Amino acid sequence: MSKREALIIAAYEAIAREGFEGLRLRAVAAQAGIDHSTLHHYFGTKQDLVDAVVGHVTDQVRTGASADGSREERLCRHLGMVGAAIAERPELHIVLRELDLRSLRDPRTRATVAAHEEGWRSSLTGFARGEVELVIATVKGASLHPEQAPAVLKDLCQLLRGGRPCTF
Amino acid sequence: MSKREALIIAAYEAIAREGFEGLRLRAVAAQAGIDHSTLHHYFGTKQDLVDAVVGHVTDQVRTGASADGSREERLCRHLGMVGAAIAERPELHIVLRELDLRSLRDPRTRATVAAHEEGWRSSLTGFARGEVELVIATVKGASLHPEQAPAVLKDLCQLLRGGRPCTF
DNA sequence: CACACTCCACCAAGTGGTTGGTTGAGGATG
DNA sequence: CATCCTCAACCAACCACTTGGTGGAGTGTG
Repeated sequence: MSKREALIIAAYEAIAREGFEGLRLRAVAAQAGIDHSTLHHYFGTKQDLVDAVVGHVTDQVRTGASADGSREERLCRHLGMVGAAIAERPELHIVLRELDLRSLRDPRTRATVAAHEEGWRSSLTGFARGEVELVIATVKGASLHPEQAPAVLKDLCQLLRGGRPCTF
Repeated sequence: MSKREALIIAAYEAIAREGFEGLRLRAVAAQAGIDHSTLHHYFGTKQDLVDAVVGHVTDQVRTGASADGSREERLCRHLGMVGAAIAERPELHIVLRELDLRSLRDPRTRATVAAHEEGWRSSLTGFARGEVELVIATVKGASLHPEQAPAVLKDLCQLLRGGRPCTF
């Protein structure tokens, strides 16, 4: 792993642990085993580093959504995967929630978050717009309680399938 | 409004505007029209001020939930009121989301958030635990898009009522 | 040599918090 | 009435420390 990657990972972990509130360049650099001034060799400003973290997160959440199956099958698959992802990698979804809030103030982050949501929408074609928004809202809220997320999303899936249990 | 209240309001608005990331005692004091050292006359530490803001928020979100009607009627009323609250006072729910994230690191905030959720649960008696968790998750997620929140919650309500439209 | 990389020392601008002191209202005391 | 005292409210100046960021000098490598 290059130093640059190490810095991004360190920043990512710091955000998950302390939030943007507690993101300190010196701490990130120390975590990566270098002096904080060396960090500036890789990232000119703090914002540059944050942007890189945003990119890193974007890479992580690329859903391997395929267009196969009926819309209900795709829904089951989608929610099943997202629920598992939240349970298995809660720190990723903490960072996503931090980014959601940050996107209210930072246009750059907002664009990334919007693109991320767009990805969800495109993997839920065939559903009514309202249903899609409901799914997005619930996924975001569910990531607050990682241990309950899979069950919550399963329940939502079942409701959207008119009562038939989610098959994923 | 006393200076003390003014400081709490100023801090609350600062958190809604800049997040905890951007909360600065000098800015809060200036907003309240006093010197930052005077702020310390009212709140010994930054954490004391934050605690006061948490209390203020708690007061704001007391739901006027009544136990009247069937569980479905209560659900409609509850989601209708929450949806309207999110749309009308988005800044309140931004602060709540900031607190949700902060509660991961601050036990005191965590206790408050937990109590808040408990209030929701008690106003949804009669529903299965999974359904209650689904409602909580969706409400939290929905507050990210205040303008869509009422519609999203209406959709959820309808699903939970087996397809019959929400009456609130 | 040129170049990427690294650290040390440093800086200006804050940060939360403290100190010492002023003001003015209110309550006793004479 | 005048005088003294108390106390909350308030501020200017200051403190120790941290912050993001810079400059320069040294290192190794192609």
